[in-house]
Amino acid sequence: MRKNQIRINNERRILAAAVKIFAGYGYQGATMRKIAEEAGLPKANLHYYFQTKEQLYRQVLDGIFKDWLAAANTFDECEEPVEALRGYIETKMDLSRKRPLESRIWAEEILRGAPLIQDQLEQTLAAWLDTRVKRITDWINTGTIQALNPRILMYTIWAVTQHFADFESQIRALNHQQNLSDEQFAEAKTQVVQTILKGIGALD
Amino acid sequence: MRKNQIRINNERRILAAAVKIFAGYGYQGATMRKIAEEAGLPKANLHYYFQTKEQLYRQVLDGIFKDWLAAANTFDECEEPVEALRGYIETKMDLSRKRPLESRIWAEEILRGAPLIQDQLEQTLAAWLDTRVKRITDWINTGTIQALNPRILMYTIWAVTQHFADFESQIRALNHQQNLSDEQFAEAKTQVVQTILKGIGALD
DNA sequence: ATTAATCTTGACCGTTCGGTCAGGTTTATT
DNA sequence: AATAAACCTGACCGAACGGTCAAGATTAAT
Repeated sequence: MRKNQIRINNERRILAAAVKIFAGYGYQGATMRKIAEEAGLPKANLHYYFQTKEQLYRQVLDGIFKDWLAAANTFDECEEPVEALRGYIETKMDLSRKRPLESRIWAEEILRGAPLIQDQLEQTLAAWLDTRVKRITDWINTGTIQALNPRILMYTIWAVTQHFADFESQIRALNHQQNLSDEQFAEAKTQVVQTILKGIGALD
Repeated sequence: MRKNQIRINNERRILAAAVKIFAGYGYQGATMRKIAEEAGLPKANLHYYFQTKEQLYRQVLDGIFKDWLAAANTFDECEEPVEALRGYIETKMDLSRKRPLESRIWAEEILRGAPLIQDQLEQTLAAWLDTRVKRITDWINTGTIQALNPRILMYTIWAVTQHFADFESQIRALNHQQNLSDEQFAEAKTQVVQTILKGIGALD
């Protein structure tokens, strides 16, 4: 039972507008009026496709979570820790570069105590993390990397990679009011990979 | 010309309540009514001491910025990179542990594009960062640490240390719905210090 | 061609927001 | 004791919020 093309198009337009507005103003600061203007539709039309603001926001979060998990599979593509972690860190950095809005919506939701996604964190994300923790533990047991707490390693990777999206405005203010150029970002990516891999004894 | 004790007490009460509410709900989500309830004062009384919500918020941000810069001076207390960086990272970690609310208010302000503190970022923080960049550059030139981009190193330190405050609810969801215990946090602190210092070639 | 289903929209509603203010109370000054 | 300054607060205001709805327009199905 495929949806009508009109519905598909309008839902996409509204969701795209919602991402921009939620990222720019936060959940409370975003208004249905602003989203409607961004989408070029009357406000009442938004409520035809998404009954409430919260439902619209939930769908935005769902989309972000799916993208996030899809990208996270990079972690499993390599056997060796150096290449697995390098690939994962680089993928997360690329995601911060190309989709900073989504990262900021996620960050704000966590900042507010994750009122709407606690279940997903405790179920899906926790399970995802557990299997990766096991992989890292194997690497430690075989002496490929030094002993450390795998969870803290993952928090470190998330923190640094997402920082370039979430704190973009701070970085810009400290970079002569200019966003990082492609060259600067590439340098950051390389240095972040090097620092973490070397920091856990996977290089040298 | 010292302020009356009544004013001192009430301003302190209101600011403390404002920190809690702004951290918990964000600038837009926080209401003067909630802050007034938290402070145990009538709403109209808040407007007697702070004319507008924005002025109250600005004073909260000012307080955070001052604490932040004060703690940052740890960086200058040691000549050697290992001890200077270790002290700074540990101080920032302790700040995240003891004052997570302030960290979250700061994070949300940056997330929203730093509309109210852009000047402070571009002036005060940029100047603070420049002098530390020079110190790190000296360390590189004397071969004490390996060649790297000092700014990216500072971003890395900020990202990781503040993550434990800003993403506390995510970490809790991944830690069996329990906040990190003192022991767990101490372990995180040690590992973060080790990873970064080793990652930049200042250890081993 | 007719009917049914879907889509569109301006106008409207109750609620809550930040902020104001007049008038009373308390504290400080002389 | 009297005056001034500072402090307190219930009641109120216009604006903006999320959401509703009836009635019309468009598209799909037969």
